[in-house]
Amino acid sequence: MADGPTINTIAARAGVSIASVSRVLNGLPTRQETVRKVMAAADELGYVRNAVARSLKSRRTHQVAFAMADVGNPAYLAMLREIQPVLKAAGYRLVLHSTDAVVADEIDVLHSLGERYVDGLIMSPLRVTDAHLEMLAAARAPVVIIGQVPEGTRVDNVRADSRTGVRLAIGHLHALGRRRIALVNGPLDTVPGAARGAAYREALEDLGLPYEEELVEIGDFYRPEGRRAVAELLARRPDVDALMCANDLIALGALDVLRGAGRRVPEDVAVVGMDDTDLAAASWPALTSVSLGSAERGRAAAELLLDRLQGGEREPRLVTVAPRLVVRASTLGEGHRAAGSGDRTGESGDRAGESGDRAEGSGA
Amino acid sequence: MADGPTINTIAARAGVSIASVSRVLNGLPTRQETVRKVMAAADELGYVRNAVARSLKSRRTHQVAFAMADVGNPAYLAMLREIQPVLKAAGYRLVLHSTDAVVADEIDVLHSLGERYVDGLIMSPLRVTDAHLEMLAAARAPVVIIGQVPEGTRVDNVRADSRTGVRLAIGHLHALGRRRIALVNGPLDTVPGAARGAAYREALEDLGLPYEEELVEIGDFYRPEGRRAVAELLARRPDVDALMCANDLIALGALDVLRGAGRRVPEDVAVVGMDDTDLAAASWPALTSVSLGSAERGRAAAELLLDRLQGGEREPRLVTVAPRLVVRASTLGEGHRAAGSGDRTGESGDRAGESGDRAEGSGA
DNA sequence: CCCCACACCGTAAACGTTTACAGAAAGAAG
DNA sequence: CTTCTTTCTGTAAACGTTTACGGTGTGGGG
Repeated sequence: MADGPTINTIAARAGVSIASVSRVLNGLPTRQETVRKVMAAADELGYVRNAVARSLKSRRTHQVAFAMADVGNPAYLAMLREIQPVLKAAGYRLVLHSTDAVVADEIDVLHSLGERYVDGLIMSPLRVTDAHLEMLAAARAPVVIIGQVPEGTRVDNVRADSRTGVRLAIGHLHALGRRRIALVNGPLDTVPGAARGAAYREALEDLGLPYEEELVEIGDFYRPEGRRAVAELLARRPDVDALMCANDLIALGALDVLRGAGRRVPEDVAVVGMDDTDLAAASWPALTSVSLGSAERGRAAAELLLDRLQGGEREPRLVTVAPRLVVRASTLGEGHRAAGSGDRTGESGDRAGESGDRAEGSGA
Repeated sequence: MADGPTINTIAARAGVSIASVSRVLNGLPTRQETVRKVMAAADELGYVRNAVARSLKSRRTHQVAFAMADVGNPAYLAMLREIQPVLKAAGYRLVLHSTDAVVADEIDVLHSLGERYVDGLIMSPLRVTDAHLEMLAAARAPVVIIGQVPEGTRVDNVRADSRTGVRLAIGHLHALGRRRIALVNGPLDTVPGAARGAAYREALEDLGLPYEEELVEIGDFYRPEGRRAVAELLARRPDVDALMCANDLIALGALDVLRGAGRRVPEDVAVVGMDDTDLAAASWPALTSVSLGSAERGRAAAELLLDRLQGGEREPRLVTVAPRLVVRASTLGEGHRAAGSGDRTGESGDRAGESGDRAEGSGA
């Protein structure tokens, strides 16, 4: 791993100046003979441009950062899957940050923008504090935020609409004749938890159904808590006929418990998840789930950022991605569907295929 | 986004030289008074070190690249989940490359090491060509390969052992009394496909079972093909009592078809998947799956690379990760397990929890 | 034969750091 | 008061590029 050749090495060997070498390598007009000599020297030496030096001079790194709360979270991964190819196609590298949902870490990432090791940042913060807003205002590179941001924040922004999403789901359940629709939610002090709680209430109201405290259970966003929450719900209100779960993992927990209690899904109880992760298509019965468009949000964010990088001093833009209800067996039931086609309806079925395991374990 | 302050700006304001500024910022011994002045100036100006310039001088970027075939692939994601925190803890940033399983792209990544935008690389190639080996030998930065590599290749290497993995699974099925064990494999010209096919044959032999062509079906590594393959198998050999699937997605396809055909799992047919992805714990019945230790391989690779970066000119090392059979309902059946505990046995159950969706859809 | 235009090329500065080296200041020892 | 040490600081070079600017050589027109 000896020191590689530089532009100087080439210049010496080709008998020209470093300026000429640079010009040839960048395709600027040069005499044929010089081009030939430089190219030959570069080839022989196995020269590769030093990206760091180049960035220092050009003030461009061709790197973009994506800061997510948790690398393991399927919703963020869906974004990542879309962001990556968009950036790659535009010639940018992707630097990944996992903030572990720690606010200080997110602030850190924003701060580190000043180090100029990236040209821009896509960030999906857990919640937006004043510190976030301060840093955003002072940010030394373009930032795109995925998620809700206070009105008037001057930043490119991509949003989901979980309010409408919950409405879609509740409307679907109502249309199926369900009337005792419970909500299994995550913590109310998280942005999604709060939004979904409120949306549930509104949706019931719109449909003329009463809001009953007893039909709401709060846990966290993971499967074991989902089991606990649903178990308590069932004990308290054995008459529920539908469960609106605040995400897919909770919904999987719900399926576990219902199965154990001998309730048929969806005949006795219909179940709806949220986020439409790969897990929804994998479960049995396959989960009806509200897609909040993680993939679309990721793509939109990447495109906004690229626009900003390439060009304009335009006004900050807001993109809102519409939710979509992906209906599967956990609400519609088997009677309506051919067996073995558990994931044919929703788009996520296809995605599960695309994202599949070609070559996994390739190191075996 | 005006030009930020540099070390020069600070020097001017504090009335000292840039050398002093640099010393203060790096904690080198300096007079108290000077430290105070520099710090004050830096604070007032909101100075942040330029990482690019620093890298140019120090020849260290504190970045490491991870090249995977496909960002969407759960097995690679499991690696990523482990690699990320290890690198972060050591102060490295992670640059992600998705090669889309294209050999040329992988070569490209190796080539780009010469650009020196990263200090090292972890790569999990689909298959290893001569071009790979050439580039590896000439690589201008430390590389760790996850996956099989020809004997004698001088590179740090982390491997799974899918051969033993298949053996474990077949042994398990045999112990349960299954005697007509089919293999649903992926393409034989992939490394994992070939390895698993051979291992299947050997395992049968060891157990004194005959190898029957009819019991082997080849498709790809995705769910729809899994369905097709299993359907043909069942038509050809209605008497199979166990399916060894080359990965979890194929196994999910198998579950679809068996369910449609009215075969009970595991009473009539036991099913085993491979890779132990999150999907295995999510499905119903939960999938018994052979873990090839994606997570462990990721962690090991990160640690090997860090070792290499920090220190030594030691010999290349080889780490082999042992496979592990994670038994769930698809082979052991419900009688043996409390309902609703579909993922309690295997470790991946816990993982599914940890990796769950806190804050997903946080942008709602 | 002289001059000019033009194409090409080399010199040097710049990007923002780190650091070797030597100089300045200040105190201790004689 | 000189000299030697010690401690601190400033100057300048270096990392590997890109690029403004001016210089050289060629050919054509007068």
